[in-house]
Amino acid sequence: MHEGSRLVNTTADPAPTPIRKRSGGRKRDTGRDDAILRATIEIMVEVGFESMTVDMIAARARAGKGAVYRRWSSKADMVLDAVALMKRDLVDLDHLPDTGTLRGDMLALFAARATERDEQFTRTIAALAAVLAQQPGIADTGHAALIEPWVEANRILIGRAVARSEATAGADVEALSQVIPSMGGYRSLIQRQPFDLAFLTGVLDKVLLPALGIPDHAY
Amino acid sequence: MHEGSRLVNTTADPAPTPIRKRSGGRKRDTGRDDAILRATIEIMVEVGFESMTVDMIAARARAGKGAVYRRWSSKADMVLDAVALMKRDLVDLDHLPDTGTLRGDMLALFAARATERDEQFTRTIAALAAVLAQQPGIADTGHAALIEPWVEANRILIGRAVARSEATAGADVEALSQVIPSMGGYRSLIQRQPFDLAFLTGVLDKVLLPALGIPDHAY
Amino acid sequence: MHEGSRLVNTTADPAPTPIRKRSGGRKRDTGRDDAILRATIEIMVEVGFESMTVDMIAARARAGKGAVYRRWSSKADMVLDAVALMKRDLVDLDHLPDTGTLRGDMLALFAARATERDEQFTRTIAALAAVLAQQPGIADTGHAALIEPWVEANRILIGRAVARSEATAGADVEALSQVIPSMGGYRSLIQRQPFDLAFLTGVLDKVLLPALGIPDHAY
Amino acid sequence: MHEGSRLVNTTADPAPTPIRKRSGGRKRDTGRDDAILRATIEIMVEVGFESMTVDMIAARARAGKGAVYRRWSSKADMVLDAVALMKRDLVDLDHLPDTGTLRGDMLALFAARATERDEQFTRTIAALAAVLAQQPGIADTGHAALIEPWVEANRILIGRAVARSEATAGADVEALSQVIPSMGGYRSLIQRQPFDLAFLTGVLDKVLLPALGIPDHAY
DNA sequence: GCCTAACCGAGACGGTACGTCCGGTCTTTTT
DNA sequence: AAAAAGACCGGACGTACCGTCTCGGTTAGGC
Repeated sequence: MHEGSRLVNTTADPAPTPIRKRSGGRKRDTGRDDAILRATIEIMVEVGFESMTVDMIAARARAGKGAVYRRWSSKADMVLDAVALMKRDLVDLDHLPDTGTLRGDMLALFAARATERDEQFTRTIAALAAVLAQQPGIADTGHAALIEPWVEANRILIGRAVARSEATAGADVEALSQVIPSMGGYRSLIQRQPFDLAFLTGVLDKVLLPALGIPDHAY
Repeated sequence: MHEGSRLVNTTADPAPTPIRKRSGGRKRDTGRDDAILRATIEIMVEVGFESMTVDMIAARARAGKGAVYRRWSSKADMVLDAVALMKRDLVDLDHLPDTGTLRGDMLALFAARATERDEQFTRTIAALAAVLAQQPGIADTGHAALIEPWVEANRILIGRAVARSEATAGADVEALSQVIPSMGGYRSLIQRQPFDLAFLTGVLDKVLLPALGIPDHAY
Repeated sequence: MHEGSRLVNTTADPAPTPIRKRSGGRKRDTGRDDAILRATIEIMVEVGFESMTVDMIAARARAGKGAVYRRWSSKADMVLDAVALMKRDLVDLDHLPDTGTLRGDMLALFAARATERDEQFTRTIAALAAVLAQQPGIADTGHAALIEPWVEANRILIGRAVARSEATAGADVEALSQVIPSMGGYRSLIQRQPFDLAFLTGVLDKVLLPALGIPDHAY
Repeated sequence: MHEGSRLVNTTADPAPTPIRKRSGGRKRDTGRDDAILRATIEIMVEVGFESMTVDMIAARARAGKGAVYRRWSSKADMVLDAVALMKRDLVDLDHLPDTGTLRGDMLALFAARATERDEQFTRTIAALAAVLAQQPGIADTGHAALIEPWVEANRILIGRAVARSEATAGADVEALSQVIPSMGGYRSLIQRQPFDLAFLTGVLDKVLLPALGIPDHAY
């Protein structure tokens, strides 16, 4: 991995000392990081991962390829950070909804995600899948960047439901937290249909809540 | 799509009179189709979709590039048919297990899939994901080829369980049939962990069977 | 060399026994030979040797590639015979002009060559040069086919001039016979200017006749 | 024609301000031009124009195909410049021989051309002929590059002979300057025999000098 | 009149070169 | 020293074409 993948390296280099070789010289323009990543997202959404070229990104960001590769060591690397940049407003773990029922919480979590971004989200997931398919070694990174926060939110919400005895005591919180992301990925990537409210309701009422032993007369 | 993608075009050209250019000329050697697709699978499993080159495929199949591109218009196109060729022995819808319980059926279905093919299966799914990511237009094709038969098998087995009153009457057979493939995809592609018996058992006992209202003392 | 190159193989296989394997079988359609060679000339004149493909020839001649390659073993081979077919009406050694003076003979020889064919002739020479450049081994053949008859005509005409004491006794008939073809090739191929009457007159009056010791007051 | 064919474009763009895109960017490495052309010559001499591939050239020059095609748009284009590079030491117009007689000058000019390069020269002419045959539009370029300097040398030497009254006053210097190159081309390309001293002497004594009215007792 | 081998047009085949494109690196000039 | 610009190597892509082979069908002899 390259030094630049800061956004997703949540575990690495807490020491901020980047081994400055000398001291003099022009400072790296941090504004370029953002410009490049945003160009990456835009183009990836427009043409997809495979058709996107590094030259396109550099041109869109009005950057040279040198500036790009000084920050990320490969196209895949850039996409990972771009994806991480995107997800930051998808789920806010510090302000999860708390409506009193798991069903209410889940619907509120969904509503918080801006609807107009769905198309973008789907294409981003597809790009991420492409990266994962060709760079298995960075799977953890991609996973951490995009999907894990969502799973973590589910983990918390389901955990609460178990804690307040809304759900069965012996529920496998870990496995069940993955149900909605998994089925959402299947719907988006394989079936190519929208991850909308109707779909979410179906999964909730027919799969997740029953599996948690929450009877349907409860809602 | 190219004319050659016959394996997955289950819906297309039932009309047997396809313009009839002349009639003359050497016939397409259908043996080459197979040789090329098998070479594609072999190499894709060995080196992955991205590192696989069309020249490798042609060389392995002892074919010229002309013969390859006469059949499929791109690498992605070839992989789709290769995947379709592969799946044919993954699930045999005409000989589904029938053990008397849904849990038994599901485990038997899993066992029927040769264990040594798991790695191949995972890599193939990853290749398929890469293709889908770059060719959204052909998603249906890929879906039909690889995942749908598996979902269909689940649909049948779960339907039987409902029919014999093993499962809740109001179960959403459609949604529930997708649970195992979806979570399997999540585990293989995102988590990069094996889809093994332990995982399957977990999903069955903690998600699918509870969601169907089948109590755990039943097994 | 292939069996089919009959037109130019003036020296080869006097034995007519072509090793008939059996005896039966359909006779080769000699009309196809001609159609193919004429198509070859047409296309070569239209697009040049390099841009001409064997498929073009076959299509133009309404022939299959099999029929083509049954007769000639390569594109170069075909061009040689096509060229030979062409030259047959360029110079008729049995009916050379005889005007009484070498100058008159030469001009008459030129006039006998249809003017409208000059462009074709030039392109043919260019094609022949291309063949020679890539197939040095067949140089003799090409030489014999196209240029040698012309040189031979000059040899006869100059020989007569020497015999009737119009020209110097010690003249090198061989070398001088090559002067006009050589300089014509230079003009056509290198200078890309027409081999026309003005040019011929210049070469005759300024090079060939002076070299033969024929004074200019003689014409 | 491509921008890169500088060696032979003696007439083009004397204006040194060719639009000036920006100024930035890495400079063309002129060393690569030379390396590629030299590789072209080497390989062309070794295997001939037709058998030479662009990949061979790139590999020999340790260049990428991008660098090659950035400079020349086709194989034919490259050969033209390679030929132009070659000819520069064939004839040195600034140091022509001056022996007092045309015959002596011509023999000295021949001797100045290193004998060991003859084979190379012949193959180069053949390659050039192949290029000309397929790219008539660039004939002038090829002509200027390789043949014209030789004709020019003859023009000067014959001009001197006329000036000092060695040759007939009314001699057509232009036409006669082409005699030796023309007949040399005929001998090399059509007859496939060596352009050696014996041949040159023959042409000189039997064609050129007689045509100039220089009697044979003069040498 | 029938058999059969060789022909025919059409076009697929293996192989190979072409010219284009792009990833990741390096160089030049400017800031 | 970092910036934009863009040339560099390497190598895959998809196209085109050569010379061979196969297909179904036709056309002569020889019987």
